[in-house]
Amino acid sequence: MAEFDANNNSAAPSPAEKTQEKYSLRPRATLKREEPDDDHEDGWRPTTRGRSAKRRQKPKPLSRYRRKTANARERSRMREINEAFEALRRAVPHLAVDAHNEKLTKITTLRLAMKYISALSGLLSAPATALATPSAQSSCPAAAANASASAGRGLVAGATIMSSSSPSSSVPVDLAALGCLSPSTSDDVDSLLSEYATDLLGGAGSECSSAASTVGFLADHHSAAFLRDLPGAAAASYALSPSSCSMSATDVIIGGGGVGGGGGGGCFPSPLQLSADFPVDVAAAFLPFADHPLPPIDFNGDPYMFEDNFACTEFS
DNA sequence: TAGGCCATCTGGTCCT
DNA sequence: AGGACCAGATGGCCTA
Repeated sequence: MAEFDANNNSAAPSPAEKTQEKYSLRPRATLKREEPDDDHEDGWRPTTRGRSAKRRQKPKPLSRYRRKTANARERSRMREINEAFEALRRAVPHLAVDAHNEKLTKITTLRLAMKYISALSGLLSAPATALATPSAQSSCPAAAANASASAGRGLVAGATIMSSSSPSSSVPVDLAALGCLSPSTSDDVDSLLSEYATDLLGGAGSECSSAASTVGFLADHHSAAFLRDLPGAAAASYALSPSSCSMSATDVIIGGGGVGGGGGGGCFPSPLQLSADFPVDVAAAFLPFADHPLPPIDFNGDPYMFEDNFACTEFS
């Protein structure tokens, strides 16, 4: 099925066009100012767009009043854009890193949003209960692995990354589900987490490096064991939301700081490149996957994306 | 100190 | 004519 391309984004531009349109999101008929005009040594040249090629006069600079009002409008416009970015930051699931007053950059936010939309699209294209069925689990090694691990221990095996800094506005993203439904399906929890870390954090920017290294380390080394061995009580005390942070990443990783009785204590070696106070509070990060199939998602007029056992996030 | 990110100013272009 | 949008330039702030 041919997809509607309102912005003509799919047309392959020539290399020259690529250069010219590097920062342009819409076709502009006037992106042909590559060479300064001899008549205008300051680089300005009149456009030839229109019915005649008659050259226009170089526009006079705005009056001081109009320049000021234009600047004010521009500031207002940029403020709106930034507010939209802020809303997007809250909506996109990520390992919050603002314990150091860090926040996702704009480009990171956009990249995460793209990934998130892609993941949600995958979820929408799959039956809501598919992952809970034995057949689905057999076709989804990660889900099956999680389910079996949970069944055997009554533990949590599905990792959930929360969005936003507020637990009440979290959007859980079941990593196992994403792994099963994304194009790059993983075969086990380790690779699943690794993929997530790479896709959502690792490639997103240095500001996420702490979070990425956390998840990446878990993925690269002991995450599966960690997930399987994590006592339910301890799991419940973890959250990926810093606002309810109760311990540092180091505490989580090495099992210190009174992690619900020290579940998984000493599981991980210390060569983590983590600051001692990096908050990795993982409450609800590990939910009983097998017992909680993905909640149905209905975007038709429903501002709430997830319900049931999960907190809701309203997208305004 | 270099590089990344950002806000702001500014001028050009497009649209109403 | 004036507002919206865009992109280049610039300087400040922060971090590695």
